[in-house]
Amino acid sequence: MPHDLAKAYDPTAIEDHWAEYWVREKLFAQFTAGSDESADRPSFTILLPPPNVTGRLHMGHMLNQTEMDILTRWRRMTGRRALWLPGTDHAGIATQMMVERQLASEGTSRQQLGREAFVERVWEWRRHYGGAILDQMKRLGASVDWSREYFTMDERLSVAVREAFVRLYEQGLIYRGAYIVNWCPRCQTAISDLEVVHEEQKGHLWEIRYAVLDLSGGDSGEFITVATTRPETMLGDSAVAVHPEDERYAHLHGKKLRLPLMNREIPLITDEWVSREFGTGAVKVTPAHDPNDFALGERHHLPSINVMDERGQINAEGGIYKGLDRYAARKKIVADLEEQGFLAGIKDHTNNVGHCDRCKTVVEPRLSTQWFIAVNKRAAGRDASMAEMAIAAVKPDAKGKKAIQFTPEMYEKTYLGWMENIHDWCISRQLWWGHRIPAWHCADCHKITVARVDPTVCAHCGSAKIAQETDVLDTWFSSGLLPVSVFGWPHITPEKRTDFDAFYPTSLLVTGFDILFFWVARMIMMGCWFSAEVAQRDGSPRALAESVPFREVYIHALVRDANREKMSKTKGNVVDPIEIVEEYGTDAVRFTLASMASPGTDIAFNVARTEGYRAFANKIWNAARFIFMNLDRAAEAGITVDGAALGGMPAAGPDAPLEARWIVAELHATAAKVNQSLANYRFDDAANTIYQFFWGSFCDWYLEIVKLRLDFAERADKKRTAEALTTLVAVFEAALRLLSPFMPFLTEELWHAVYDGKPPAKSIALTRYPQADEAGMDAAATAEMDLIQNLVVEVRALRKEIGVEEKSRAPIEVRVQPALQGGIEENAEIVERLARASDLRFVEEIAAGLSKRHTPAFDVAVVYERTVDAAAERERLTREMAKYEKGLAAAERQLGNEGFLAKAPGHVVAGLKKQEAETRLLLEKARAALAMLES
RNA sequence: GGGCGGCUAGCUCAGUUGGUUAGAGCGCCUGCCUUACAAGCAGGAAGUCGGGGGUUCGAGUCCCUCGCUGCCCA
Repeated sequence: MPHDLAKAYDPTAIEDHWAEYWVREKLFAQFTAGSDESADRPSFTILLPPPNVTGRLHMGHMLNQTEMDILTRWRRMTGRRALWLPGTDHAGIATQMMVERQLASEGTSRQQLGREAFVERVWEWRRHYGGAILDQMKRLGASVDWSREYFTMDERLSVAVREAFVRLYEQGLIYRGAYIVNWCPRCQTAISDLEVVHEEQKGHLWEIRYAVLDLSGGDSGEFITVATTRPETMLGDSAVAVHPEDERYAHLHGKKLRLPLMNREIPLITDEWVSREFGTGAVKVTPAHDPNDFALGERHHLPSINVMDERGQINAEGGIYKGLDRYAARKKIVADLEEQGFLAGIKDHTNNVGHCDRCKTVVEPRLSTQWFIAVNKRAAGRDASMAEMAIAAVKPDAKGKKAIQFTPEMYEKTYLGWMENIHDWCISRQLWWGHRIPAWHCADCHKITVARVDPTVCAHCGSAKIAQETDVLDTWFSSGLLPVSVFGWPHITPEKRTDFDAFYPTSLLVTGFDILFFWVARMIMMGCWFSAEVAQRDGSPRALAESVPFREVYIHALVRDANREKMSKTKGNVVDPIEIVEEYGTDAVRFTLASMASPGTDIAFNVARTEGYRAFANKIWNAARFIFMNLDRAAEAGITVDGAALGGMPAAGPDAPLEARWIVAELHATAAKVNQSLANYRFDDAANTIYQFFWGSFCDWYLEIVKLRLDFAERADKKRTAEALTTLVAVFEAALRLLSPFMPFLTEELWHAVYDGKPPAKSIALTRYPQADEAGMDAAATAEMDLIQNLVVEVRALRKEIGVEEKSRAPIEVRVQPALQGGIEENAEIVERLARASDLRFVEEIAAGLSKRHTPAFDVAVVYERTVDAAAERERLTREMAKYEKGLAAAERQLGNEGFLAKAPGHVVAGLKKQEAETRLLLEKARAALAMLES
């Protein structure tokens, strides 16, 4: 028998092996070609939010993946056709930066290499390093379908990106124009609002005096003072604005001003947008360098004067400041203003400064020509815009049903708030790495040709002098399409639609709240938009409920360090999951994350917890050793366990011993609770319930009791022994399945060992998840066992209190309600073994002089030459009495309340009465015991 | 400035639609190498549920208010 487990649990000895096995055996692949009966089973589809190809696995990923894996394994075991799709995101800016840094260390640059060579270089980088996270996932045992791994720049996904772009362009939803965008002068590209991180910074508010001109254009001698945090942008001012009702400036309406340093004449305009309270109530207007000013400029038809180039240096429009970096220019301009008497003051000011999420450079709002998606526009033939669809998908419909359900629900509000205020989406990036925009500019007619196939001539004038747009698409454009593109969109034809029909909409998206607006929002917009154009299998149009990219969104919290601090490289408190995994095992880390993952609460990751769950794994390991040891002994005695008894939900007949009926009932109750908890994303409840069952019930009680039944002696009743052994193994096997989604490695190892090398499936992951049934519940066994447990616990406490040595046995006297005596009598040997009682006597009255314990059901005493600590005993009794008195007073107060008796439900009143009576009795007994002690 | 969370045992967190005297893990204290497990076993101590007010027969749970704290958006 190969039941030779090592003495202690060692995760390193088993995990690599199974991780490799799962991948090699393709256990989690879902093939659709020439599909079998399984195609009709309901599916559970989940898309991995694609990690950044430059990334390494961090705790956030591990939490995210642990949750997805638990759910996927669980759904798979409940019979769903489970598909978890892995992949990576090409991450335009991050990846380009990575390779640029590499080039810099080699003394070259992307400009020197040229676009084509650079892109080839990035591909090379990706081939070398791009699989890091997915390799780590393999090691962690994620039950994904590796045969379907995607990369957002793959050929087939690039086809989808191009089709989506062309279609949106044809629908009039993509346009090109000059607007203010967030510009990173280091990355030299536009970035999205979401890629800008705001940080409070101490800065200044400079007050600058602009000369007011008289009607003839000469100085009137009067000045108007404006306040600004970015004085260098004054070079591009095209007006000064005040509030129309601001009396301080009423007399200046219609006047012209002279811009200092530049000596340009600019108008004073009035606009209600101006805040009278901020600064001096007069603001400079720089349409090319501020989004609010840009809007103001549009309203008042002001020129937009761009004074900076893409590197953040002053350009030719900036006169003598040309060539200066923005901060050097700021310094010089302030100095010049002061020297020329235009500086009215400098005040300290704290403002929120936007930084590039990638490189931390201060972002410059900059006017530039970009491509946008009109997310609020309704295309011809559509009754809703992209944003409107994305809102409708989340809001309850007329019947109160939501096409997409958020958990925790509060994120629905956050999402809707954002989506309802969404601006057009800037999709162009001035990068080389990414999907190049399929638009060609004509040098002759200056029109744009957008096409599915690379054109050779201009579609408008036929000129051959066309050149492709140099910008690439925002990475989110392609990842937003993933839910449709991974299943074959746009090529959904009657012959090629199996995947799409089987797996779209996906069931769930699991992600962190920090990317609610990145993935969740964009996938919803694009998923809804494009899938709506794909008819259902039966040819009927696709309603919104079937257009959404996923039916549910589960948002998890942040993993923080043990002190609740956010993990960050600069703080140096980053916990590397792989290091922890190597020390404690994947299963223990997974269990830690799961047991702390209660929705909406951040996880303070503490290795002390992980240590505890490694102990849990060790506990199960040793329980297995115990079981295998007995199986071996049984085999020697000619007793075997029928394999047919395993694999389902264990049952125990009415004649089975108490502990068997009880543990089976506990297993059923546990299964019910765990299934329920998982359905509600209560990973913490599910994990804690299993922990409690395995350790608290199975090991602490059942295993100890079952030792009584495992008698392999010649004279023993072999049938009884075989039955006990069968229940033991069956319950253990089922419990392993229950635990499997949480601790896949440990359970896989032990499950194979249970079947002794002849398992009924290739993996425990392919077996059925335990489900509770009515027959399994046994209230009588539960109540009886509860009584036995209470009795044992009271005796143990008493023994300790009166100083009985651990090893020695002592008789006990029990006074019990007649109705309960039979239950204890039948199970006397359990009590004797667990409470180390040499003899269990039922008495009318406990002998005088013995220390007693009282419960509502029984009184118990240990017969022993007590070495009692009278003072300690007095203290304990006094404390106990105080507790009873307090409880009694509360109960009496309530029961004396007319309102309570009249209005509270009957069972509450009855319960309280019963409790009151019990407490009164216990109080009297404690009082008597104290009196005895004093005498 | 607008919005959303959190505050329960030393620590980290549970606590379902209000219902009997509030739970878990870790940590702590005491005693045990009891032949699966010292990564273990047994026993034990520990909370005026952030403050105040209100609704109710009854509030950790609902409402108001204040305080502290975290996050998102501008």
